[in-house]
Amino acid sequence: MGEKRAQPAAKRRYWLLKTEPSSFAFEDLLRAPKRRTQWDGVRNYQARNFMRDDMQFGDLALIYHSSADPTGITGIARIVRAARPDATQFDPKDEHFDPKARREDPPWVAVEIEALVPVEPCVSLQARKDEPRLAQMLVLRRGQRLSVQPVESGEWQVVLELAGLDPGNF
DNA sequence: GCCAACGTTGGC
DNA sequence: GCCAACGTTGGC
Repeated sequence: MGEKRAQPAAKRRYWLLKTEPSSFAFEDLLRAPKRRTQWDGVRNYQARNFMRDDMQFGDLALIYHSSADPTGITGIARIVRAARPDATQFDPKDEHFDPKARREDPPWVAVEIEALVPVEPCVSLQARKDEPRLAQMLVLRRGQRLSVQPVESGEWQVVLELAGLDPGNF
């Protein structure tokens, strides 16, 4: 691939982004214009803080399908635009409308992501539970509901291995 | 559909 | 600031 590296691998961070495929699936991202979309509608402060403060252009993300059959990591995406105000917070017709959001100080942000490759078959929840090197992974913890989670680089390597992908390609 | 986990809300 | 009630998430 002749694409420029966004930043040195040492500075790049890894993320996990949850979505319910019934509302938006990785396949939808693959079919989107330029295979990109706004990752909007996040309405949790901790998740917001990760997006706003830590997510950078060039970071990589695992796309995770929750409430799905099967649940699991179904694709790899890249952050192609850092956080900016999430337009849906101002749209009364949008399900994520926030009547308290003020334009002069918007509380919610969105990033733009681009699909890289699908993970097929997906890396299932069970496969990750069976992998001792992922024992600390946030998404596997009981009751963990954060929709935007940081992923350690070691965990990233293991997940890509389980996916049959070469981490060096990213 | 159940229910445990956990974030948010609001009365005090 | 406490905390009970409530709503949402998400695996099962």
